[in-house]
This record gives sequence, C-alpha cells and structure tokens, in this order.
Amino acid sequence: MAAGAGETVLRYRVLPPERAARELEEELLARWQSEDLFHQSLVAREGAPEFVFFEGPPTANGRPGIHHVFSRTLKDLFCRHRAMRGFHVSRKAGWDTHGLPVEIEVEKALGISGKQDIEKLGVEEFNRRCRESVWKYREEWEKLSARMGYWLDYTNPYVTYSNDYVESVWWALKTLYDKELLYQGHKILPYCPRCGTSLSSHEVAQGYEDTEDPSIYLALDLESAPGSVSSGRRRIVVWTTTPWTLLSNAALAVNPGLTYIEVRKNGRTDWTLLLAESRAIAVLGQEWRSKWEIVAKFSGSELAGMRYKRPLDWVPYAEGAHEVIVAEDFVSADDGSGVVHMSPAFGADDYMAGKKHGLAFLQPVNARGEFPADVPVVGGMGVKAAAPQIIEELKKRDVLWKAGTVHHPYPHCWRCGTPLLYYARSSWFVRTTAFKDEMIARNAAINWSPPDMGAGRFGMWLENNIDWAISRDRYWGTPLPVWVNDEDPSEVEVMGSYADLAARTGRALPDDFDPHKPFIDAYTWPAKSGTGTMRRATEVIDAWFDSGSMSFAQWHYPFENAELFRRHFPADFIAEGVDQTRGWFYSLLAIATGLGDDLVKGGVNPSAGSSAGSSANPLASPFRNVVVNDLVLDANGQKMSKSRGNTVEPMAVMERHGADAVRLFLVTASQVWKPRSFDEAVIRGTAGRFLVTLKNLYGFFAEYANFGWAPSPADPGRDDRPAIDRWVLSRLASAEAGANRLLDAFDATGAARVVMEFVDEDVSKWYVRSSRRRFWDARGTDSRAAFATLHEVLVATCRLLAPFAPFVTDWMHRELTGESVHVAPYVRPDPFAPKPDLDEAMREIRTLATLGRAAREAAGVNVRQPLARMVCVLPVHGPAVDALVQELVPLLAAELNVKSVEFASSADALVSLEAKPNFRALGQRWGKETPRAAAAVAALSSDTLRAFERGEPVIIGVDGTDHQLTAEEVTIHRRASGPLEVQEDGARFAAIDTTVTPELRAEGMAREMVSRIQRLRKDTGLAVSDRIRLQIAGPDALRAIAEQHRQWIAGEVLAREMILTDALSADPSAIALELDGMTAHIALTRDS
RNA sequence: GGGCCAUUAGCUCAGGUGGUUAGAGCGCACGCCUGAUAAGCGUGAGGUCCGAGGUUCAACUCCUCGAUGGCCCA
Repeated sequence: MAAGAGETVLRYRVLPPERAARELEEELLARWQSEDLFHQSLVAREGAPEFVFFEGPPTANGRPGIHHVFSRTLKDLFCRHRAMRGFHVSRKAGWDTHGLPVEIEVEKALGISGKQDIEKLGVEEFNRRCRESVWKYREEWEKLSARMGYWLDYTNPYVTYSNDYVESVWWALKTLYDKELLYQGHKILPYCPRCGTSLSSHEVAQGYEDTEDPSIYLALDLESAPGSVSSGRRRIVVWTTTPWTLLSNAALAVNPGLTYIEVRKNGRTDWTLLLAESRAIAVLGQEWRSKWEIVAKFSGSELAGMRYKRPLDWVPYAEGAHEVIVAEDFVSADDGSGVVHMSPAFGADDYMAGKKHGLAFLQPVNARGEFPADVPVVGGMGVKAAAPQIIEELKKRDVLWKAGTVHHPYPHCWRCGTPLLYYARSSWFVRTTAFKDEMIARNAAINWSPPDMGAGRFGMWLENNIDWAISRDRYWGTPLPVWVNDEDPSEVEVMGSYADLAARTGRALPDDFDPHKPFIDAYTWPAKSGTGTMRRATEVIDAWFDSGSMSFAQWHYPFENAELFRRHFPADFIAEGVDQTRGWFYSLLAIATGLGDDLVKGGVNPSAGSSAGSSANPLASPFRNVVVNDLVLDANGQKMSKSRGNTVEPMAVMERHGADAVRLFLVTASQVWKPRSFDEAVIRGTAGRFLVTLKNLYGFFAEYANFGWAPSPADPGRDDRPAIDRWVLSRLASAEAGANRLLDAFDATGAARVVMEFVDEDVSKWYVRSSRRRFWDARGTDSRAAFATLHEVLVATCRLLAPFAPFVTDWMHRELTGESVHVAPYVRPDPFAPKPDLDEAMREIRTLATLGRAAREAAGVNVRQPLARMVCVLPVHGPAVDALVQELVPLLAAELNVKSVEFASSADALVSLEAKPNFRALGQRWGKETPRAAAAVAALSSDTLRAFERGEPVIIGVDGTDHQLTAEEVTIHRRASGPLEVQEDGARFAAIDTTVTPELRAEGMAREMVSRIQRLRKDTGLAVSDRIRLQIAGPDALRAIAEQHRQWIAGEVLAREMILTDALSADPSAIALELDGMTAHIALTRDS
C-alpha cells in the first residue's frame, strides 16, 4: 500500500520509554542554544520587578563535584520559579580567582614549594601563571552548568582579579580605613609555616583535624620561699602539648580560684609536688590518695608571684619579667595539671597575659616554622619535628614528669594540610568587633533556611566575633592599597581608586596598568611629611574579602553602574553549602555592614542613579533569604573525599541517569539541610522511576490523542465534566497552590514532593487508570472532557516540575502546547478552584475500593469475575459530600466489578455500632479516671449508640459519678455483621456478596475470553485500532456463553466477524484457554 | 573539652501543641490487570520507636542520665 492513505500525522510526538534521558536532554540543550532561550527569557522580562540573586563565585581552579550540582540545583530552581512567576532574574556568573588555592595549584604544577622558590622564579612570572591557571577548569565548570541545566549568564561574568573588580575592593578598603575600621595590629594568629602567611578565623575553622600530639607533664623546680612546708625539693607540675614552645617559656599561670595541693609520696621526705587538686587523678593516677599525702593546700591566688626555674635555657631572656607564676582566669580546671606554661609569642592567652604582666617575649622560631640555627640541639629543625629531642633534653635535665600522647583536633592549613602554629605577627585587620552588634541585628532580618542555621550556628559565630585578619604575606591576590612611609610607619595613606594612585604619583597610569604584585609595588612617592618614601605594604588580602565584595564589585560600583548596583542590592536570595557559613555568608555580611551607609550612597558619585536607589535600605542585610544545603555523602553515608576515592563524577552520573533525575533526587531525598547519601541505585528507584511514570502518562495521552483530539472549543467546560475530571482538576489546583506557596517559602523539598505525590497518587494511580476507556475514542463529549482534562493536568504539571526537572518537562510542554515551559507562568491565570467536598468524597470512594479489593482477595474471587453487589458504610457527611459520593459510585462499581453498590444506614441490620472513646476529650474531664471512663464508653451497646445518634442523652457513670456523654468524647464506628465478606477500616466498611450465580459465572467467562483475545491481539502485533476476524471453538456450553455475550465480546476486541465452531481448522496461531474444566480454542486474523 | 542535631520496618525517611491500631517509598512475599505492557495496580509480612530512669490517667512525643553517629566550636 502506498504511503499516505492510512497514515495519521502525529500531532504529539511519541516518547519511547527506552529512549535514554541523556539523548532527550541533549536534544533540549541544542534547542535552548539555538533559540538562545535563556537570554530570550530574560529579555521577555525586561522591566519586570527584579528578583535579585547573587551567584557565589566558585573558585575557578578546582574541579566541580556532585555537591556543586546540589547547591546549583537549588540556585537554579528558585531562580526558575521566580522567573516563571514574572520576575526578572538576572543571574550573573562570577569567578573567584585569587588566593592561596591558586598559588598552591601553580606551585604544584611548577614542582616548587614555598616562598623562596617563588621569589627565585620571580613574582611576575609566578603571578602570570596564577592568572592563567585560574582558567584551567573554567570550561569544565561551564560545561557542567550547561549540562545540568543551570541557567547562568556567562557572557559577562565578574572576575575577582580584573582591574575593575580590584578597584571596587580598594574603594571598600579605603572606606573602611576612613571609618577607622582597617588597622594594623600585632596579634597571635594561626600561621601556616609552609605558606608563610597568617590565616583568618574562618579559614582556620575549615582545617581542624584529629591529630596525635605529645602530652607532656613537667615538674619544674620552685624557688623555695618563706613559709615553705618542705625543706626538700619542691616542684610544680605543668602540662603542655606543644613542647617546642618551652624554649620561650616566660611564666606559669594558675587559676586564682582553684585549689592547689602540695603532695608528698608515701615514705619520701626529700621532695614534693604542687598541682591542682581537681587534676590529681589525671596526673597521679586513680589511686593517688593511698600513695600520696597532702602536706599543704593553696588557692591559686596564693601561688601568684612565686618563682620557678624554666625547663630549657637555650634562649636568653632580654627584657621583661620571667620565671614567675601569674594568676589568670583562663586556666582550665578540666585538663592538664591546672598549671599552664606561658609563651607570649605563641598563644593568644599567653600573649594577653604577657602584656598584662610585662613578661619577656621570646620568639625563637622563624617564618618557616623552624628554630634558628644558633639555638642549641634543635637549631634548624622544624618546631613540631623537634619534639623528641626536646623531650630527651627534658629527661636529661630531670624536669620531665611523664610524657605521652594525646588525640585532639588541631587546626591545619585548609589548603596544604600543614599544622598551623599560633604565632605573634603583625597583620592588617578589619575591626569587625566594632560593628558586631550591627551584624547581629542585620542577621536577625535574614530568612535562613533552615532557621536555626541563622539563629544558631551563624548567630553564635557572630557573637564570638573577633577582628578579621585580612592581610596575607602572599603574591596572588588583591594588593592591600596601603602605602606606608619607610621612615615613619605612622604615616599611612590608603588608595581608594586608581585615580587616587595616579594623583599621588603625579602621573597617569599606563594603559596596561596591572594592580597586582610585583608591578604595584613599584609605585612610590615622597612622603608628604618631607622625609621618607611612601611604599606599599607588601601584603595582599584574603580572597574571602574579594568574594564578599561581589555585591558591588561585580558592577565596578561605585565607579560606574550605580543604578545597576542599586537595582541588585540587596540579594533576595542566595544559596550555598553549609561550608560557606563562615566563608561567603560571613564575608558578604561583614563587608556590607562595615561599609554601612557608604555602600548605598556610593562614595564618588552619590547623585548617580538616585532615582533607582529607593530599594536599597542601608540597614538591610546583603541577602534577605539564604538556603543552606548540607553535604552529599557517598552511598554508605561516608563523607566524600579524594583520599577515600569515593567521590562521584557529576558529568558521568548525569550521562547515566539524566540531569533531571539527579536534580530531582538531590532535592527530594531529604530536607536539603540534612546530609544525603548519594546512591545511584536509589536515584534509579526514586527520581528515575517517577520520571518514567510521568513519561508514560504523556505517552498514554499522546497515543490516543493522535487518533484525533486537539484542544478545541468543542471540549466541555471544566464545570460540565464528569466528577472524576473535576476531582483531578481540583487536586491539580491544590498541588499548584501548594507547590507555589512552598517555593515562595524556599522549601524545595516540600514543593517537589507535593507535585510528585499528585502525579503518582492522583493522576497515575487513580485518574488515568480508572479513566482509560474514555480515551479510546477521541470524538464523544465524554472523551473530549477526558482529553481536555488530562491535557490540562499534564501541561500544568510540567510547569510545576519545570524548576526541578527542566528537560523532560520542556520536551513534553512543547509537544502539548508548542511553547517552552520555561517561558510559561508557574501558576495558571485561571486555576480551577479546589473542591474540598469532592476531594473528600473521592477519598471515601478510594478507601471503599481498597476495602473492596481486600474483601475480594480474602474471598478468593478475582476482579474479572463480576459480582452482584456490595454494601458500604461511611461516616456521616453533609449532603454535599453524600451527593458527590453517589455521583462517584459507578467508578467504584467498575473498579470492583460489582453490579450494584448500596449504602447501609446505622439502622440497617447489617450494621452494629461500636463506641471508640476519645481519650483527649475524656482526659480533660476525668483525669486519673480516664481509663475507667474510656472503658465505660467502649462498653456502650449498639442500641444505646443508635439512640445517642438520634440525639437521646446517654449517661456514663464511674464510681457513682454520672456524666452525660458528649459528641466529642466518642467516635462511633460501624461494624458489619452478616453473611457478606467484610473488610473495615475504622468507621468505614465494605461488604461484598461473593455469591457467583450461573449468570455471573457466564459473564465472568466471557470476560476471560476477552482478556485472552486481547493478549493474543497484542502478541500478534496488532495496533490498538486494528479490526479483526475472530474464531472461537469449544464445547457447546462454552459456545453458548460466547453466543450469549457475542455482541459485547465482539465490541471489546474490535471483531468485525466472530465465528463460533466446534473445532478450528488447523491454525498455528490459535491458542487454548481453560475455563471451568472446558477448553476453548481461539484464533484471529487482522481484517484489512 | 563545650554546643547543636540525629537515632522509628531489611534500606531511605514521615510522624503540629502528649491521647491508645506508629506511617510512606524501596526491597521482599503473594496476587491483580492486560487498549499505559521493557508499563500499570493491589494485598500482606516486617517495629522493645537507641538504652535506663522520671513526670503524667496517658510518652515515639516532655524531663534527666547514658550509648552510638554526625556537624560546629575551642
């Protein structure tokens, strides 16, 4: 036959179930690109209210991992939702390009390590390589973003190393300086000897690791003093885990409020030990009281002022007090000996105590973390490595009490893993403590998801705020714009712009001006004071300061784009992983708060764009809503790490399962702020399975709609459709409203679950399954209603799911409507109002269906066998619900294959009533007697309850106290009694009459035949619309049944001809069917 | 060492303000349906709600102590 005549033009493309998600997604990616859809969607919203999103810049020199897919899914889905809601959502990409991570990457690539190597190579060359290295992974990141469907504007990203960006950061630093919030100080800072630079508190927070360190108890000789009880040797027990600091010991500290004891070992008179009483067990052992005698007790304050002999005398004291005991509150009674060794150059408490008591300051450690060469025994050694030598020396000198090791978390460099040293250094600080309260106030206005992240973790962090050490003795970073007179360090100038710099030097900057080291260091000028030269402080700044400046620096504000800035500040929404709590979340808030009014006033050009400035509230937090996601763990719940080798390659996973499934899985596996295990088998079984169901629903619709349905005015109006259509539209409206409300509240998991449950439970499990026959013909009114309803459900569902699974929803939406889902509204302009009565009626019908199926199963009668009747009981509803239940009865009858459905009333003989006590209500009245009152209620007879339902008073009595029963105190359940097969669930029951009469059996057999014929049609490869010729052979009784139901059978199986014979001619395709011990033979051919 | 959060079916997770039958999905077993078929659907088994005390008429739920795991802080 020539092509053409019988061909149907496919209106809706089919979606073969075996088609790989990857292929479908690639089709869409190509389409989006050729349509430039993302940018077109932005253009379409030009002028609409802005929903401001800040992209936290990924560091451009690391490879993206699966956890990035997680936070990017969240960013993308909320942006997509707001865009579908009508907002303009610009999504400017950004790159974090400075800092230690980049330097370390380059060091590795060059095979060098440490500052000397870098200086040897030359800073110019080194920074040139840093600048290049940053882009090594750029393509990978962009590919990942594209592949996962993350819409982000990469055409004009902000880049933290660009001249414009650096200039904005300079402006911020200068503004802080002018407000006296930027200062140089000398403090104990965590210091990485490998990287040669100090770290800020939030960097340290990222690097705690369990470490085994020496745990050393020293017994140091006290100088005998007047009032001494012992004439022999007196020693004080001191604990430390950093033996390398003993070289610089200047004092011992005790807690003034603690009790210290002097003890003598039984049988010894020549020496005693001093230590805190509460630490005796730890130092002397569990049984110490039987072995030691307490000879004296002191309070800590009494010990203050006593002198001792330091353990190691390799470093001479210069000036300052030394070898003296001081009393300080910070000394803990919970560990060590209650006596702490003080080394003011190497500990924050020590430093503070050193200042207070004028202690000697010894710092015999160089910037590489080694003892200087001229120190005896350990000269030239790394401080940590020298522990064994130091311990050996302490033994020799007879001051070691005991030496062991301790497991404790110790900070390491978050980038290179080197243990940090606490080390006195000069550094530049942002005085964040000056505006701590304001940060706390602004934080209170931020909507955190989850809430306790803001009030708890982040709030506590703010409470304990310390000044932000922002300078780094490194090379690749925003240079500190501070110039200092080389002859008088108190003369300082801070540059707030390149124009400032040009003005100072008196010369225009060159066209190829580069603000980075080493070029910037060449800019010097004679000091205004007349003597000396202004030279730049050599440091660069913390890269977190860069990223925290993105809200203005991404626009080169305040030098230009004032209006753009004001339109995009503050952010309505940001989302990152929990690890950013002390990173980007903090730096954004700290910088915006520190700049305060100056940020929105915009320094240099305050008049520009003033008309657009109304939305920028100077007291606002830089972000209004923040969604924090937790870690992605491996399939066994273990943290992913390169060293464990259990990381997941995101691209490969998306190729296998599709980006839709991965995104959906990440969002729905559990609340996003809880850690989730990433198990591919689970993805397949949950998100993947759901998407298969969704595609099948579309496939079902498309297959039948292609026989001739398309939306048209001939479709009945929504209110004129059958109850099941109105019901599913009502459910859809609820899902739509619920999902939208939850997304507005930044609950992605909840929103996705609402829609998925609607699709699975309501559409697939119930609506389509029970409406299938209505789709077999595309012409009748009822069919039109069904098609129109399912079409609307699918279209709206695609929209509801589009933020989560942007690929398959777009594919389907385009087929269904001809338009991309991503430019469609999230909520329909004319939603069908939810119908609570209808929902309730359908819930009852579905419950009865469940009970009816159970009854059939219990009776062993399969559903294909028609039965005469079922009797149901439901709790009392209003007339509206009752009427709707009646309207839905045919559905129930069809589902359970029964001829009639009756509802029994309470008075019916089939029903007896039972009372279930309501403990909550009874408890209020009866208190202790509740169980007995409940028993009395439960004992009420069926007749009494009937009377109660009629409104007659019922009295229950407990211990002579009578009480008139109220409606709240009891729930009345109906129980079936009688000959039927009964299943019940609380107040509902379904009773099925399982009697199979000969007529019913004949009908059942006819259905068996139809079923078998249908299977044969399918096996023969017929299309659902093909007509057939049918032959049925068998004993007389069977033929009689077939004859009796001839018309029905022929109609069901689309037989134009149906021949009944006693034996088939030899037909190889014939099949046999056993029915009640008889055998039927069936054969069919296509009727062309 | 301090703070926070978890611990519920074999697995992954739900379970306002305490209320007497502790739920779902997956897996398992059995079955249904056969015009969504490499699909769809049902029923069932399976729990000392981490442990021990306490408050209460009543505790998965509240309190105390402890165990295990995780996160954060120092």
